[in-house]
Amino acid sequence: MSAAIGQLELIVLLTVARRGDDAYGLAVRRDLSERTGRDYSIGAVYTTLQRLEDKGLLRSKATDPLPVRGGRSRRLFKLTAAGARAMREAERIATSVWAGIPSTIRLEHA
Amino acid sequence: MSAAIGQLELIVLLTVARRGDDAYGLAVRRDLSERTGRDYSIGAVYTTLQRLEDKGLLRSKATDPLPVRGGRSRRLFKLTAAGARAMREAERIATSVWAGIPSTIRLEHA
DNA sequence: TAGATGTATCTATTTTGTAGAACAAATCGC
DNA sequence: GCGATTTGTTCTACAAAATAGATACATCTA
Repeated sequence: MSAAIGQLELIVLLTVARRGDDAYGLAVRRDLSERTGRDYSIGAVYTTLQRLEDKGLLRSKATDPLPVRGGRSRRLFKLTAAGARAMREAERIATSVWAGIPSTIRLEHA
Repeated sequence: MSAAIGQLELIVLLTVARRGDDAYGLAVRRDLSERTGRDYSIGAVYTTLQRLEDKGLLRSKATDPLPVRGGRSRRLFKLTAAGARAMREAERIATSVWAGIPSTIRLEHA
């Protein structure tokens, strides 16, 4: 069984997957904020991306600079086969742990 | 916005919620293994339960010792109102981050 | 009373999460 | 041309969560 990944690692992985061919640090960070409703620091995102690459779940390559203001080279990330497997595994676990939990949670007394 | 909880913290919280009135350390640990397909050490589970109580998401009380072999007192955990809110919040985020991710993940080339 | 069993606590370490300053490369406007 | 501005990444440090496993405890059984 492959090593489990962390919570932020998973969210970042999903975000990279969703962005497809346009997954680079700052864009991932923006998506993250939208989806989760909270802000992540620059550092949080980049270190996580780096860790995912170290684990072999992502790989990256640099793009050519763009002819626009601030258009420096981007580091584009992409899922590896292992990354896709990690996603499926995470999905399986998420489905399992949430199963049988009613959407509206009640307390008998509080 | 309340502080986010960790991955294992969430799974433990859900497990306690599901067990209702019979949520104590070792039982939670067994459920965890079944749901996730992996083993958690004793320490992993208890420290997580303790953290959740410290955060006010769970509360606990000791039972009387049971008249069975190994029947020492159990520590029963229960969701607090804050714990229930944390669950809902986690559910909202999980739904959001998984949205649009196809169940079958494909790689264009690998 | 020694061993088995089911339970909880304690201690230490590794892995993840988090922040933000520093650095880099491009355009814009004067 | 060159400083200001913009978009992007790297580096460094620290806090929080995850994890393991030894130890302690209470009860039955033989």
